[in-house]
Amino acid sequence: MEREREVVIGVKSQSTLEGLFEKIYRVKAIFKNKEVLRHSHTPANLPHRDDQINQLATILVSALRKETPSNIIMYGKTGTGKTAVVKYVGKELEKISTKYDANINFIYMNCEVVDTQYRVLANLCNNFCSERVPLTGWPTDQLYSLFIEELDKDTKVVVIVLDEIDKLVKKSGDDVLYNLTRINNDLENVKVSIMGISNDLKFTEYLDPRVISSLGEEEIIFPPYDAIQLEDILKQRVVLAFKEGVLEETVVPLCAAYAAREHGDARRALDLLRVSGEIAERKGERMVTEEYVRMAKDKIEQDRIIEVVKTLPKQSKLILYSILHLKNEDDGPIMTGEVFEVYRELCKRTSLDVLTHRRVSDLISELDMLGIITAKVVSKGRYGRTKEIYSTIPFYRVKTLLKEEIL
DNA sequence: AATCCACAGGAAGCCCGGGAAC
DNA sequence: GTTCCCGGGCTTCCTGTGGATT
Repeated sequence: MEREREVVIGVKSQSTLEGLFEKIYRVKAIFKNKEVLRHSHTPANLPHRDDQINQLATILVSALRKETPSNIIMYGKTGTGKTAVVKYVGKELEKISTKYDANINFIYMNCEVVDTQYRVLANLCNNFCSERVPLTGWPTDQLYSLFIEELDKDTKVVVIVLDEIDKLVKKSGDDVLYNLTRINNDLENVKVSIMGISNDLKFTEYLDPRVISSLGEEEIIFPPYDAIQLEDILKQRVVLAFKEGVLEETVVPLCAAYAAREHGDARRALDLLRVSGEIAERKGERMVTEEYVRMAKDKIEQDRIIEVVKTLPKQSKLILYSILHLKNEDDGPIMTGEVFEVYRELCKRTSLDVLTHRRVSDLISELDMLGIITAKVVSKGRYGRTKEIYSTIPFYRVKTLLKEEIL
């Protein structure tokens, strides 16, 4: 953001007003089509995922024969192509279903948003029912009956995809899945198959054995991409995204290498590439060099943190500020008790309600999960057990941001 | 070996706002 | 309006614990 403004002002001061856009326009000699580097873009083919696509297709083909496909769980870390594969196969399946005169519905849901039993059902209802179901308010079993009733009206096969299913289970338990996997018992005309996508390889530990056995009829694993595979993915997009010859030779391998180090995340690799290009573009350069990739890496990380911090609830901001305040005072690890003391003082000064120790402890854990601090539980023997808190975030930027917002 | 610190973190339940139905 | 539901933030009460100290 800031950098953008600088460039614009810089150009303006050097040129007449007529030349303004012309000059900026001329500088944009790097991208051909930036959209293909975004996450929302589903490419026409998915390199190094043939096995998974075939497995999935083999399982889902029974839908064309109007049989119930097995339930599936798919495992793999972020950016390993799970969602892309599912969407791709789903699209193909729906496309071909008309040819075989099969009525197939493919429903995709992201459980990061749809994260309770109620919301899952409401979402499903809104897919099939004519009447709108409110986001909250109804008894859950009423929703379930409505869903069954509406769903069963005509003959079809329904594939329900629950993306980030581990989030759903961690938050609301496995009741939803238990009910969904047994839904076929309540249906006469419709065959339902559940497809779960999980980022967490061990998420079945949270499940009832009965749910595991019915949900995990088939399993598909998405291993992380290695650097070479990432390079292939990037190369495929580079052709579409960038103008010819604007990338230094080492740029793509470097992006791939950075992303491979972070558990082979293709999304991260694409981000790196896009942001490097953007930085070069803003600087008015004609070439994207290694240097810009490094800058992009820092920028992505910093922007992420700033964005997270900005959207934090007020109490969490106060706690984070307390942590940064303590970090300023001495370099050693910070403990929960100290944070609580500083936090209480700050509350008094800003006339905010003081939360309990218990709650503050939870909020600290939340900050840890968001990745803006690191909190490790350690035992100090006679002197108790506590969390040792470290922060690795850009100190001054965040602290001034918080200071503005709190005080 | 027993003690004991300074918390962690689970369980239950309260309160509130949003929303629907009556 | 009242009366249900749901979900989220929060409190209260509680049990658990690793290892320095006694």
